[in-house]
Amino acid sequence: MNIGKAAKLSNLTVKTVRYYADIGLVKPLKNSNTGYRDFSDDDLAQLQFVAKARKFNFSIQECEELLSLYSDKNRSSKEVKALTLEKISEIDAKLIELKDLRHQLSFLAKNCKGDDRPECPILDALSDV
Amino acid sequence: MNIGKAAKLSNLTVKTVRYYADIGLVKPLKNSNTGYRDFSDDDLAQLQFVAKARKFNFSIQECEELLSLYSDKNRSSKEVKALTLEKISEIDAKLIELKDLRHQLSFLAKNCKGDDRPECPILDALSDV
DNA sequence: CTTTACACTCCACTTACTGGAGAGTTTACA
DNA sequence: TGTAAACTCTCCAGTAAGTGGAGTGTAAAG
Repeated sequence: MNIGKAAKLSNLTVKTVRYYADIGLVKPLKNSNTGYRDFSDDDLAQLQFVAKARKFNFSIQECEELLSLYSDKNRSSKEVKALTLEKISEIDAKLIELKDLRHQLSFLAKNCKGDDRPECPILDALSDV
Repeated sequence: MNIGKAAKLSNLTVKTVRYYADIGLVKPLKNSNTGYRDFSDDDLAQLQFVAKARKFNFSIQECEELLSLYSDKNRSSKEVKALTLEKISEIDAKLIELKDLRHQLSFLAKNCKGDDRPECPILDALSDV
């Protein structure tokens, strides 16, 4: 299939699919006459896999690792689980950080009158190092 | 003061401070003999301000806006509050997304034995589009 | 037969830095 | 006074993961 269809079926943009092909994440055949990429069902499956993994915050690098585990029939689920657990703890750290950030910002916003006068606890807090 | 001291006092790296100077976020004087940047106390205050605002997830662009509000004695706190509230709602959206992500990943991890056999619900889920 | 939709390559740009090469400057110590 | 370490400079390139656009070629529909 052409890139447009592959993109649609994997919920990616054409640009992104082309980019993935450029960096070798998927390897569609090329029509030597037209230069058009030809995506097989297997290529599509890989694109769909990557699209989902990216949504799960796996990096391209990790997607490559997952893809190779995925295509290796002898892969152990141990490695995949380890990668996933690592992702979870990264997310936990990010959550804590964001919650803290939100807390501080909302405290500042609450104490800011938001009128036309220059007193502003938000700026005061930012400049209070 | 030299860049090293300015960096230390603002908890930024020398590279980052130089970068901020390059993009005009701060404007230290330059010793025309040595080419060394000379940071005033005011420059330092700006760096500290930016360092903190960046921690609060304000982009460089927003830092510039904040800095100009900050240095403008006639600024209203209305604008600052609006920017802050916008940030909070961005953070909220991010929190929801991350929580959902974590939920899905931990469900997958829980159902993965993590042994040496190839069955792996994580990979199955990723390939199940 | 022409218009429209789709495809291609190549280059530049994005964010917010980071790393390194190669060179000059300042400071500390023997 | 010499020299070595520590600091500074500029410039170039790279990072992640694409996005945007120019200019051009191809395919399908009316």
